[in-house]
Amino acid sequence: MHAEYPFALIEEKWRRKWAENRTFAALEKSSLPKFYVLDMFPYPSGAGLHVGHPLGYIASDIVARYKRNCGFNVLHPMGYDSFGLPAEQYAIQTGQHPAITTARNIERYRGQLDKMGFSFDWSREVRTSDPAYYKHTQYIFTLLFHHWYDTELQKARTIDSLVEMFASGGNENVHAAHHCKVLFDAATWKNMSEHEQAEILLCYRLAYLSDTMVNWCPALGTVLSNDEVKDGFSERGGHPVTRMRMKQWSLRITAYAQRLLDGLDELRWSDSIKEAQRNWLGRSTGCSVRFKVKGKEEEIEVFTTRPDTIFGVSFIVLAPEHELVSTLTTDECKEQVASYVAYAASRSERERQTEVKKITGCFIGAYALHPFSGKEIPVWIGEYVLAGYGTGAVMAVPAGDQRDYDFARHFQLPVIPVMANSDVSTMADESKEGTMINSDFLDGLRVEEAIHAAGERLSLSGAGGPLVLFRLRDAIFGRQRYWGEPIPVYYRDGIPMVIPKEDLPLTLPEVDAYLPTPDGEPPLARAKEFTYKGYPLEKSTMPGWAGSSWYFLRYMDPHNTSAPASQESMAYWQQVDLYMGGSEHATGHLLYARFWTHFLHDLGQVPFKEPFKKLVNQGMIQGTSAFVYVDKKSRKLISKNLVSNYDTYALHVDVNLVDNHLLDIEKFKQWREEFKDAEFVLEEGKYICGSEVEKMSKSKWNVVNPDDVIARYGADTLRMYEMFLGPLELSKPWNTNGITGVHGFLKKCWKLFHQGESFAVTDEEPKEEELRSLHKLIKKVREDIDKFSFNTSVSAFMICVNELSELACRKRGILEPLLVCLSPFAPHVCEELWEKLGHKTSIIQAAFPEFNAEYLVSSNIEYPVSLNGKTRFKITLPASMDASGVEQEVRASTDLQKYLGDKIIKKVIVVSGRIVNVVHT
RNA sequence: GCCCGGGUGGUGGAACUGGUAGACACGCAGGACUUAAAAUCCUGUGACCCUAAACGGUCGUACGGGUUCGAUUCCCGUCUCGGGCACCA
Repeated sequence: MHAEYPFALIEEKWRRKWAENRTFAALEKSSLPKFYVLDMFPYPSGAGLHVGHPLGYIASDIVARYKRNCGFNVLHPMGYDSFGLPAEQYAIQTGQHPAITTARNIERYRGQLDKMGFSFDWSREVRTSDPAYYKHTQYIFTLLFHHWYDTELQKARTIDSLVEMFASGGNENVHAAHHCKVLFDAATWKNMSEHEQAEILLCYRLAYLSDTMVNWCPALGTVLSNDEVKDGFSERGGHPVTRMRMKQWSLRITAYAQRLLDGLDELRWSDSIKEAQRNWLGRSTGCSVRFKVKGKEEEIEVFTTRPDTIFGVSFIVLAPEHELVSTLTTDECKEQVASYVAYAASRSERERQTEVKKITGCFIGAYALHPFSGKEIPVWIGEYVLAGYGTGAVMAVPAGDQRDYDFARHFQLPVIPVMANSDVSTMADESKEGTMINSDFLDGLRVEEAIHAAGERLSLSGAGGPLVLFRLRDAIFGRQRYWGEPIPVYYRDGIPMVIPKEDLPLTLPEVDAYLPTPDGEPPLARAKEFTYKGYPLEKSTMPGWAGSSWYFLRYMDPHNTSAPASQESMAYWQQVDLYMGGSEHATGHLLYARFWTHFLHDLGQVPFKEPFKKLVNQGMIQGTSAFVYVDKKSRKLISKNLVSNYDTYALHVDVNLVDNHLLDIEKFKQWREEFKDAEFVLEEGKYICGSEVEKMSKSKWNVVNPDDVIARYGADTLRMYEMFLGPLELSKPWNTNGITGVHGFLKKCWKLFHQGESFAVTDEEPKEEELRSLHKLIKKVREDIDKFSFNTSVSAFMICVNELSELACRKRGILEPLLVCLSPFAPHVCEELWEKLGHKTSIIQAAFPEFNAEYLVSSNIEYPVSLNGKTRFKITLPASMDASGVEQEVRASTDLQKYLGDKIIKKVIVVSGRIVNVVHT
């Protein structure tokens, strides 16, 4: 009769204790050093959590618990990103208010999270859809509206300061991030109507309303920002997206492009995420060049990264949407230009992307004049030039750019070589090596020099000059949806005004349906009385990323009613020390959150610029789908290894009916009515299923619910197993096969202390090798936590417990630090002892001075050994082990002996069976 | 096309700054306990050769080269998988 490891009882008991004692509440005021561990908060979907979701939460929880034990005041909160599309679409279908659906889903999530024993401080929970929360989201929007970006001071400033500058000197000498097309002086400014002034100011505000090309998704009935569109389809739902011109709210994130780029250097994020952000920001240095147009007032401005090739320009291409197209087109070309522009406009984003090789274009009849030679250059339009980047116009140098080259060859335009020794008979030479030819004052210069010289000359002549450009676009901020934060704007005589702080939040109105109105207005237009002081309110809501752009601040002071968070709380908690989440947010959430933080920092509202000091991306857990094979003729189910004898098709089967490829036939028959009387062809009396790794999803029947795993093995087993599965940052398939190994280990631990009915610990002094084994473990786990390499930690635990005798494990002296290290995974395995010691005390600190963790493991002497002046052995030689393994290892290292020549090996030092040092004459 | 990151037993995966490759776990095989099963415990387990067995040997970290006394690790080239960007001038 063995007592079994009663994980359900243990876990239930400790969950209750933690809740009652508020064990994991972060201290409001503390002299302890702080540590802020944050998980990306989830969107509470109706499907609940599957076994892949908690992977990151488990890892961050290990760090949180470890840091707490090391004497830090740890902030480890959780909340919900609760505005979003699925709840709204459910509302459209059922008429149920999204708030109700959301609340229900959150409850389900909470139940699942609680079972897993996370050490979250739930008193700080946030929900982005809570008016008490989105009041501040709206407030931050109004701040953006009230500020502009000074490119000289590299800082956001109030609109009032801008108005003053306009009133005293117009806008000519104002250095600002803006899209204002007109120049005016002080007098003109003062003579403008209020309406005109408001229009101008909108071009400077960091939150602005403008007529822009947007990504329109007809199926969702809303616009989307660039990061919400993947390959011409909406990221959520996968609906086609088209480009169209629309009046929309945008945020001027481009003003912060350089700072967002520079800020990356100080962040401890993975290279791939940093690289993705750099890519997205897309900085490129070059020159702007203004071409005069023959017989016209207008000038065409282009951007180029290769001003050195300016004498190779043989034509100019404008984007079909370019605003000068209509004014520059000559009468003879009008017809064909009009039809080409119409053609270009009809092309969907998708078509343009898939047919990038297709060369189209049209001559508009105008000629530009070369800024240096005065030569006439034909002006074309072509869809390969994008309206949204740079000035929407390029100077085409076929010899130096493949796209220009293809265009030139297609329309039989000249190719002018500008580099010595480069062959441009079949393709462009894009290399930057060589010297310039056919280039007047640039002749003979190397590319680097020529770029510099051309830039200088352009500046001198007033025809352009060096310029830095970013690929990043401003972020479209309005969504034509119901379930989001209302944009706190009202219109007075058509002038947009923001609602003052004291009147926020602007709460979501009740509507009769969650669909757009029949005349295409957003759902909020259905609200009966949606006005502010009698003025009409903005009908769009904010995008999903609004609420998540500042939630990490809210956790610091979640109940503050007057500000997002108090200055004191932010001064104490500072940046997030560890941020855990998926890499899919690389160019969305992670960029927007950085942008908002930089902005709030400019206003003095946040004491730091970068919100997330260290970022770790956990991998995805995929599903392992199971299949049964149905014989097409007999409808019998054929076991996997026999299918070659039959003509079968594969059918997804619920993975919960399968254990180690073995189908539970009885459960399978009950699974669906159609299989009630199914017949099987078995191998050795068993039905073996096939398997395949796929995304975890309901339709593939491969979803594993953590609740089921916990019911069967306990939360500790689930947590430890998820960590054991492989490196945290890698994607890997969920596979229940190995879980018994981890479960067995925990069972074994439990049994070490529970002999029958009694609980056993001894106070004997531990032996030296027991301590050594233990300290090896402590060192390993500490290093692993630094590296987020939890899978090897689990192995280390298993080894340690195997190395220790049963008695040794039960010695108190050994147990304490072991428990501390074990605590991240299974703090309650040895519950009585744990209870006795008190889980709130910092045992790791108490334990380490006494045992001196480093003492046995690394109080070694280091011998740097240099052989032949080249190869260097850096050796750690434990004083206590110097003589071990001398004889047998000399033979094993014959290569080394050969190398040493006539030198005589005096000793070979072996540590854990490995040659670490050679002592020779 | 460009930029990151990977390819190690039947499987998931270990291996510190170049120093016994395959830790740990799963699976599999054999054994113990049991009327039996489950649970638990023990032993073996990269491939191949030699052997009655042991000892021993050869080959092995995607592929081909290189540096080194010594390479999973460093360098060059190729193949391949995953991720990001993509007519960005």
